[in-house]
Amino acid sequence: MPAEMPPRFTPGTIESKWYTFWNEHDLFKAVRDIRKKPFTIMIPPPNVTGALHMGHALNNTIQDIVARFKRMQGFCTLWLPGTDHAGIATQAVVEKKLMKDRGQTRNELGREAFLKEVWAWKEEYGNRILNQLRRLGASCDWSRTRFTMDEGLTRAVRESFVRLWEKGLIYRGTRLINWDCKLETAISDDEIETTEVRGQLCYIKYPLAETPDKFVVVATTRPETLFGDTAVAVNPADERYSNLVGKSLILPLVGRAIPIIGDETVSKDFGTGAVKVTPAHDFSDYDRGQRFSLPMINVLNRDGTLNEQAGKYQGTDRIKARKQVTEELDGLGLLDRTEDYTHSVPHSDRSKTPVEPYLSEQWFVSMKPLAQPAIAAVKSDEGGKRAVTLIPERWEKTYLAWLENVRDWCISRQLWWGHRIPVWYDTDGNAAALREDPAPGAKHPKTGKPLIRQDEDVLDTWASSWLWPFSTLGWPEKTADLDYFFPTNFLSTDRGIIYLWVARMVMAACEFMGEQPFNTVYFHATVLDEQGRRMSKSLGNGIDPIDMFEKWGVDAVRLTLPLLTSEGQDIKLSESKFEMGRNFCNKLWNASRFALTNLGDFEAALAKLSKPEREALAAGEVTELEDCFIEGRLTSAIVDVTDALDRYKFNEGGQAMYHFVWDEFCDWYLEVIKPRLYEGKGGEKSRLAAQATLVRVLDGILRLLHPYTPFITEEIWQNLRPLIAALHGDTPPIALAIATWPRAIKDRLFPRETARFQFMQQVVRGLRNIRAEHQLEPKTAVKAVLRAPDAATLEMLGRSEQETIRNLAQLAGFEAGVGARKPQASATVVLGGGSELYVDLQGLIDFKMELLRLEANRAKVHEGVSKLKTKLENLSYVERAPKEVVARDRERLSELVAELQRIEKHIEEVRPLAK
RNA sequence: GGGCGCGUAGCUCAACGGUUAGAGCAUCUGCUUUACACGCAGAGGGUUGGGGGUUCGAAUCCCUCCGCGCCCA
Repeated sequence: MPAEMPPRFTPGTIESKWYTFWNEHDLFKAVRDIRKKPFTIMIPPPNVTGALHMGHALNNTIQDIVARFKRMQGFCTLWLPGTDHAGIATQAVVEKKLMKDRGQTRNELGREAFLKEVWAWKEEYGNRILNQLRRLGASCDWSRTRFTMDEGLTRAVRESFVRLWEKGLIYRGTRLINWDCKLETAISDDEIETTEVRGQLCYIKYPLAETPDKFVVVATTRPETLFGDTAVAVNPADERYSNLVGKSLILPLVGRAIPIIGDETVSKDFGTGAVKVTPAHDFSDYDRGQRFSLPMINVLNRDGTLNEQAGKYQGTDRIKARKQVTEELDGLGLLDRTEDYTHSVPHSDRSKTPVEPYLSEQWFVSMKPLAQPAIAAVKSDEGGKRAVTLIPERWEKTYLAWLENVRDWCISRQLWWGHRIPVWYDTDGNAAALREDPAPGAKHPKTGKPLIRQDEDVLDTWASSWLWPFSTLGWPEKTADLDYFFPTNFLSTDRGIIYLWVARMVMAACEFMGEQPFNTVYFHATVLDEQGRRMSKSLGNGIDPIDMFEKWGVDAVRLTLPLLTSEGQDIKLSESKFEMGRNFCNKLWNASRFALTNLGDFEAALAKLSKPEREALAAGEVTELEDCFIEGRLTSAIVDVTDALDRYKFNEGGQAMYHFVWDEFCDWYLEVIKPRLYEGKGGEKSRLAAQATLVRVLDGILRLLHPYTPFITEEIWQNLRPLIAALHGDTPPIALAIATWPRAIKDRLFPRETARFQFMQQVVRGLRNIRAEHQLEPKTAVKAVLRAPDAATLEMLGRSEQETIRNLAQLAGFEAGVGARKPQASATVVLGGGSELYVDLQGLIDFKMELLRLEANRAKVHEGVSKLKTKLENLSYVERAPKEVVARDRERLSELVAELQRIEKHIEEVRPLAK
């Protein structure tokens, strides 16, 4: 085995090897089992056009950690993967390709043929991100992969639409919506990116109707929308204008009279304090228009050119018209001035063009009735229980605030790629929503008139993804999967889609399933660049996870990311951070290499044992101190990691393992047992006990780490597997991925042995400190003496431990005794509990250094003493603080005082030597 | 304008009312010790953004100021 293990861990080949193995054995397939509890995670479906970025890498690592943890704990674990059809994005990609390859537009191709092209594209390229997730090690049940345009999910969308229609929650209306002028469709909030743009603030003079030589000056960044102005608003409390409220202005270039209205929401500080009101082209003006019953005048065509309302500008693109209008106003003397002005402009993510608030006829869902149950679901009942728990909790506020002020949802999109709205119109234009496509000649169910055409539009992609937690399980059919796996348990997602997706899923589940879609929602950290900026394509500051996989190994990336996250805080990531994970993997690799190298004869040795002897070893019967210690620490690690993962504290679990493996298992246990393995110290039995402990503890480590670093742990575990089998006399599972999660057994904490071991560590560290501070070369032979205050303390160190101390501190001799004699010229360490350590350094060192060392020590202890004294002299502290706390401090103080006295004594003894 | 979060070692972050505030990286000093230099051993480094308050006790709770970020309008 060791021959196959190079001294450096090389992740490349083992990753695909084990991923293939797990899948070939269907280990991630969730097979319903009524004897098991289900645990379900629905992947947040990435866009089918998408590629894995760091946010995905973190999010899916988290989900995989949970999935693997729960699977090992014996839950029937389903992690269901899939993608969404990303209406706009996908259509845009395919349109672009069509233009490039064949110079055709989708209109030239026609709807049906175009959709064929999109499907072909999806078949060819749509699996990229799912394959990248496989690379990450995602333990998804790929046999259940879903796509929002699948037949089943399409049926779900249709059913949900018709149900809402039947309840009267779907309506068509003319409203202000976000419009992409290039793609000519309504778009959702998440498809909008606000970017800072350098523009101009135009100050335009609007003449007063009564006295046209007087003006009100309004400031605007969009002068071209002036044709749609139906008022000018001022703050009624603004003395500059209050006397003008109610009067009329003449709209420049148009000549129409518009009123001056007083509205408290107008900011006195912006521009001149007077603002033009264009209800059909601005969201706040729209609201203002509603409140003041102003007419709405749409001045734009679908493609972003001005319409007939703009007179001679009809047909001119709005951006061009902006300049021309400004110039014309200037010519007329109606342009007061312009200022350079940087402001945020919403841009379409897809077309990169400015988004226009646009008045158009769209389909909407009434959200208020759906919001109520979704609000109730996250609020706790009297018992403090809640149907849906958000982690971190503070997002509840955001979630609730949105739902409490929810606006109706524009669900129609003027696209081809997506779920076509299942509404048909009769000859009079009456609409009907239908579960099934009408047969030729079918009649409108209410009017009885023939249905002649289907609505042209498709639904917003979110109208399918809000059903994801149950449509993926077969809804609206009453499937066994749905019955068993729903409601789901855990959702990990980006907080950026808390409204768009999370809240809507809760609404949908409450409406259609009658219960919440998931119990826990975990909002993962946002991955930022080194400078704390969002990673984005346009900035080019992204770190490609695939590159990182190649450079550091998947396990290193998977371990590092959760280690960097603390709950709810964002991560500033740089490439070099992965070094931590890489180094840890290498450490684990080498510890295992060491173990396996020294276990070559283990099976043969076991074979010679009687059954009870072997069983005792397998059960973890330990006698030597270090074996007890490491078993006890393992037990603690089991408790800590399990607890951390139960609470979704991924960094705590990772941290606990990092510390246990590196600082306890490698730095101490492995070092301490070397003589037992190499030199046969303690004899054959002791060697075998060390080997058995090694197997047991390494096995435990691999299990506990598996959710974080599945590949390296599987690789090592497979090497260890025959030894585990031999030790336990049974057949372990075929893979670590389905091995059982370790259980902590209380009486295997070994607190007394652990304390003894820690005492020994204290001694070794003290001796090493002396060596290092006096820069003694390793080959310099020194002798050390431990003076114990009493027999009980002395007994903490057995003969074997004394030998270990000799070894680890590289001593030529070590003796310990109650009241042992201090050598004449020695360096000293005063330990807690009354013990003292002496290293005979006659002629070896400069005792001035030792004096300084002791004095530094004294200063430290002295500081502790005075702090504690002050504290304990404070009467109210002694009276009011809990007794245990005070008692602990008292004890600590007397301890420190004793220590201080002893250090002082040693200082006096060293002083004559320090010349 | 409203809401939320952050400010702790040179850097990135822990610690969430109770020992002398901890890690990783970086720094310094040793070390070819037969698992690992992606390593081993040791060390230095902090007025916890400023000010005020509550408390026996504050990095932690409250107020305020300064700086930074995100979300909503």
